[in-house]
Amino acid sequence: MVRQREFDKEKALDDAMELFWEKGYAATSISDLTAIMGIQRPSLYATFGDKEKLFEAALRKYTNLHASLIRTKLQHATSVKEAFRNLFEELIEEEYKNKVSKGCFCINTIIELAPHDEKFEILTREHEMYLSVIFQETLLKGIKSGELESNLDVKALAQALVVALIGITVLLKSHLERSFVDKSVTLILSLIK
Amino acid sequence: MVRQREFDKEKALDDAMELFWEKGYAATSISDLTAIMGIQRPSLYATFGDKEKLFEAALRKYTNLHASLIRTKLQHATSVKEAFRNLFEELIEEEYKNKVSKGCFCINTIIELAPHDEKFEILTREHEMYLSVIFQETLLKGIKSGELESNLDVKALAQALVVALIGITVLLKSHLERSFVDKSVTLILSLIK
DNA sequence: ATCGAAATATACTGATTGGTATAATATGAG
DNA sequence: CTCATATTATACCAATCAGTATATTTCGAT
Repeated sequence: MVRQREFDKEKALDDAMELFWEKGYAATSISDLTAIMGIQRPSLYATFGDKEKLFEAALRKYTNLHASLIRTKLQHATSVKEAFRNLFEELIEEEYKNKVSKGCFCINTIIELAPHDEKFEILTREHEMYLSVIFQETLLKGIKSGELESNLDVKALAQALVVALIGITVLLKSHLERSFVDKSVTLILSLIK
Repeated sequence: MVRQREFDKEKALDDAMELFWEKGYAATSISDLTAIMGIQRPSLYATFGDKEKLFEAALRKYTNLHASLIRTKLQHATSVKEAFRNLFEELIEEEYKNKVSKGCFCINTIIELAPHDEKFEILTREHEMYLSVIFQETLLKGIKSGELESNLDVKALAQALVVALIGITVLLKSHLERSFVDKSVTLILSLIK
C-alpha cells in the first residue's frame, strides 16, 4: 500500500445509494454517480468494479440499513399494535414530507431489475422474506405478553402486513390523497387482534 | 391525404405497450420499439410524436384495458367474495405462468416515472383511484344483495383491497414462494365480511 | 533519496442514444 | 397525366453511454 485513497469509500457508497434509490439503475449514468460521489471515473471503477457491481453494493447496504431500522422501531415499542401503527404512520409522514418520493430502494429494484436479472430477484425476495420474519417475531412477542390473541395466524398476518407495507409504499409515490392511505392502513391494522 | 399508412396504428401501439410494460421507459430504446412494432423510425415519430408521447399513449391504452378487464371480472360473478378471490387468484396464477413477470404497467410507471414527472404521477394516481371506485361499487352491490354486512366501511375496504392488490403484484415479480402470497391474500380477503 | 505501487486527473474509445434530413415511393384529387 | 402530399427507407446527426488507456501524482518501504 503506497498512496492512500483520498475519499471515504462508505461515504461514496452512501451517495451512490441515494442516487440509485432516487433514479433507478438505467436512468443513473456513471457521470451522475461520479459527480455526486465526488470522485473521478477511474476511482469508481477501481473501487467498485462496474456500474452493476456498484448498484448491487448500494442495494445491499440499503437492505441492511432498512432491515435494522425496522427491527429497531418494532423493538422499542411497548405495544405491538402501537408499534405497527407507528411504523406505517412514520412511513407515510416521511413520504409526504419529501418533495420527491424515493419510496423503497428494494421495491424499486423488484420492479426495475428483478424480472430481468436473477441476482436481483433473489436479493430482493430474501429481503422481503426477512421483513416478514421480523414481523412474525414481533407478533409472537405480542402473543406471549398477552396483548394479542393466542390463536392468531402469525405467519399469515406477518406476510399480509408486508404486502400492505409494499402497497402503501408504492401508492405514496403517486401522492395519493392522505385519507386514502390512512383509511386503508387503519383497516389492515385491524387484522392485528 | 394521399398515401395510406402501411401498418396498423393500434397494432403498433399494442406492440409498444407490451415492450414498455416489460422493460420500462428508460431501458427501452427507439430501436427496440421500431423492431417490435415492425415500422421505420420516421414512421414512429410521425405517428406518435416522440418516445415520451408514445409511452404515454401506451400507458393510457393499458389503463383503459386494465380497468375494463377488472370491471368485467367483478361484474360476472355471483358472489362478491368469490369475485375478489377469483380476481386475486387469477392474477397470481397468471404471473406464475409467465417466465418473465411483467407485473402491472401502471405500478411499474408509478415506481419509475411518477416521482419525476407530474404528468405520470397524475395519470397513475387516477387509475388507482378508479380501481378503488370499481371495488367500492362491487362491495355496495354485495351489501344490497345481503351478502355483505351493511355496516361495512366500503370506502376503507375498497382502498385496502387496492393496497393489497398492489403489494401482491409487486411481490410476484420477485417470484416469492406461492404459499406466502396465498396466505396473505386469504387473510386480507377475510376483511370482506 | 529512490523506487514501485496505488490513486489520481485528463482524455479518449467504440457503441448506442433520441431524433432528423433527404430522397424515393406511393396515391388520391384535379 | 400531373401535381401535391404523405409515407416510406436509408443514412445521418450531435450527444451521451459505459468503460479504459495514459500519464501524473502521491507516499510508504527500502
